[in-house]
Amino acid sequence: MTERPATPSSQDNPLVRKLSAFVRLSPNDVEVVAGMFRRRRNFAMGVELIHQGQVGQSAFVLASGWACSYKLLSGGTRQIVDFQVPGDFLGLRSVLFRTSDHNVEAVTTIQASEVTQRDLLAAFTETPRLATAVLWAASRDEAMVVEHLVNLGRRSASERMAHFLLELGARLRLVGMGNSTGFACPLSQYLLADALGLSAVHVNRVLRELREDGLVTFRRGRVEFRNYDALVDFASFDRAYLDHDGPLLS
Amino acid sequence: MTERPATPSSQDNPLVRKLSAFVRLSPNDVEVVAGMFRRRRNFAMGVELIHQGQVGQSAFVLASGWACSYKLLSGGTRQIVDFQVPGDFLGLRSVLFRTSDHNVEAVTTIQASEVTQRDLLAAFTETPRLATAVLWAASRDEAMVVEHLVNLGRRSASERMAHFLLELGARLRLVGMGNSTGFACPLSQYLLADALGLSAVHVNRVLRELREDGLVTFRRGRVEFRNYDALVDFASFDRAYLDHDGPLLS
DNA sequence: TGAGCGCGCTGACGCAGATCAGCATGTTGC
DNA sequence: GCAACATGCTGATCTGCGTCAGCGCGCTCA
Repeated sequence: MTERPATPSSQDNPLVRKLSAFVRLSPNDVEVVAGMFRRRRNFAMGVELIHQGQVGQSAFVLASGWACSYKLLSGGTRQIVDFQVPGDFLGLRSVLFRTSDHNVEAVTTIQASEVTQRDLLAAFTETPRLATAVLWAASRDEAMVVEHLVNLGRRSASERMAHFLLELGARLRLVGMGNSTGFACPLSQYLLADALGLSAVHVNRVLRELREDGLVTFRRGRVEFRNYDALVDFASFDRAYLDHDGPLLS
Repeated sequence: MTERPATPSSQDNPLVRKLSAFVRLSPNDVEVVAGMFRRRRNFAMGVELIHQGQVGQSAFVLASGWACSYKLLSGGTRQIVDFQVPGDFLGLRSVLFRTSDHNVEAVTTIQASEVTQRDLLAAFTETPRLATAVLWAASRDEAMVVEHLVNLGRRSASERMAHFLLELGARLRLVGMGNSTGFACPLSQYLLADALGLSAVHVNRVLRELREDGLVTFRRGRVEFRNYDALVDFASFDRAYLDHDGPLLS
């Protein structure tokens, strides 16, 4: 079990690591990325970093803790689009669009580095490879949103939950925060409900079902995979999902 | 009613127009984009342009006709992620990832220009602003997928349908293929069902309901908005959605 | 001219998951 | 030491949408 936090060193930094998976970054590129990542700020649990409808928002790069992005609907309900873990961008679209189309909220206390629109666009013109790398990262995020869409559209509540927990596990493993036996998970059943398009009551029932079937348990902030293979099978989870072996652009 | 098709001229070309909404393209940039757009190919209705799981796929830029991107699930069902109309990319992610994570199929007979991975990455290094522009276009696509996610997660079947038809209308208006009274729509009720996470039977019932309530009709390949304002209200559709007034990066 | 088929359309019935209502625990603050 | 509250958990009931089964229309092709 290697659950180590992100470090500010430029060699081993979750964002650099993620981008390097796609483009081979020059030392200069790495320096620019690391620069964006250096100036950390702390945010308390529950703080809103990005506001739907607001103009001229910055983006952030998450250094530690969990966040979630969501959209509010008239009627007070919300749909959580995705959770973000260290190394992920927060609110990238709110920089590229004039006004933000979603909210981002800190789920735990978090550390994040602000990236202003100026910084980002300047970095793109100075180090063009970076734009390609960020395009890749954004496409990876989109691939996850698409997978969530399939989840909501075509899977039953328990398959949905199973798939979601497997996906989170896979993402956390990539940043060294979990392994195939499980991971620490600060999400409440209410958050799960908002993400999976279910009621909190039903989330509870589904978790019980998965537990009683010996597939996964989720208790006291920890997800434990009891029978990983059976769970993968049950959720029809693609093991290759999020795997990208080696840089495409070198 | 101005429903004109895309023309191959570089000044008035749906892709150039779309990208220009975000970055001010130099004449050289326009030339590169137009070059990607020149070599057209025809595809028959139902042809699969991109295959899930296949490696080294090209992308395409759609010049005329409609396409759809979808994911297949074990069990034979599918979830349509989005429909594409002229000016949209087909399978951009399948170029950025080594292996494609989705399918793209021609809904009507279509014209599309192939863009290979080499072409695209070369264009990015030669004309860096293009990478930023494409990042923006990809983010716009992601914003639509997010909206579809909200649709599936939190809206009832009839709100979902209403929102979907309004979104299609807005997109088509941007490329000059419809207006606020309606648009030509080649989608079958089966396609709608696969996109909206409903059964075809229920799609039919929902369309009847919307028709009887005097909101929209969808008959013989044509969507007619009967009461646009009421429909927008019913679907809680954001009128600013997909509006981006003027380039952000000049 | 009629078989075959894709697509739109409808009624009867069943079920997954929402809603409502309530209890149990642990944590925070006075 | 006990409110006040957030969160987990559970049973009873209701309902939106799926499933099944079937009809009608307009094609295309022999």
